Amino acid sequence: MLTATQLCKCLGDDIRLGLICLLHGQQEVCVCDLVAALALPQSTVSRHLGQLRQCQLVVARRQGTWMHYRINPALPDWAHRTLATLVVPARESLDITLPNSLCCE
Amino acid sequence: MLTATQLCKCLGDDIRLGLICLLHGQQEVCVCDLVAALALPQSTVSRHLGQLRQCQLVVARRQGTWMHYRINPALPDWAHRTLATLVVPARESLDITLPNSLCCE
DNA sequence: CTAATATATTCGTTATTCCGGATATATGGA
DNA sequence: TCCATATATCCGGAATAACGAATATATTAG
Repeated sequence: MLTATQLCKCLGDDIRLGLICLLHGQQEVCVCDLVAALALPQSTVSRHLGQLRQCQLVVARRQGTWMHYRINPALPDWAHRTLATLVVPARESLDITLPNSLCCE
Repeated sequence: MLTATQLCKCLGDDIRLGLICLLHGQQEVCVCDLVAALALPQSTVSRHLGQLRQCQLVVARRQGTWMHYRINPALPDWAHRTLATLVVPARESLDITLPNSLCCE
């Protein structure tokens, strides 16, 4: 079960928090769009997505060769509230926004 | 200025999150009570308090030889909300409560 | 089966964080 | 001034985390 410390540790990294910002408010985003939005090596993004998955912050759905990620809707309420609160200042300091055109829609 | 990543990094540690739990809802707590409550070496507690201070999550007031710590009341609103949200599950998983009798009152 | 594409994992290296005994500093009292 | 107490800082070693090129896996198309 997710603890508060685990949640914070997982969010205490610019890349992972950036990924959460990109996913929050969207239904689903595929990895290639996340890689493009962050302009980081694919292995780096995938590794961080793996950590977010391990903490259960996100869930993945495969569609063909693509993986679609979204915030885990089954998170406890306190975790949802924490994400919603943090995403606002995080978007600002990390300057993160998803491009309008996503590759897999 | 405090960023969301910094806040999370600072809270992503059992000892620091435990300290926040001990301080939250109290006006002030002195270091000796924090050391006693966590049953950890004084240097360890002091080091973590230093990090919380550096992030501006807490402020200290000296009274004689004692230092009294409290949550920084001047934190941005999103940070206050984050703390208030996290303290509830954190108290449970860390099993943290302040003893009724504090040394410096 | 082969090739191409999307994503995940491995692994050696580097960077960061944590620990706590020892020590330094600050304050108040005798 | 000297001692005792409370707290902070130092520092070397241990543990953890992050990086990203290379490689592995999975899926689809031909």
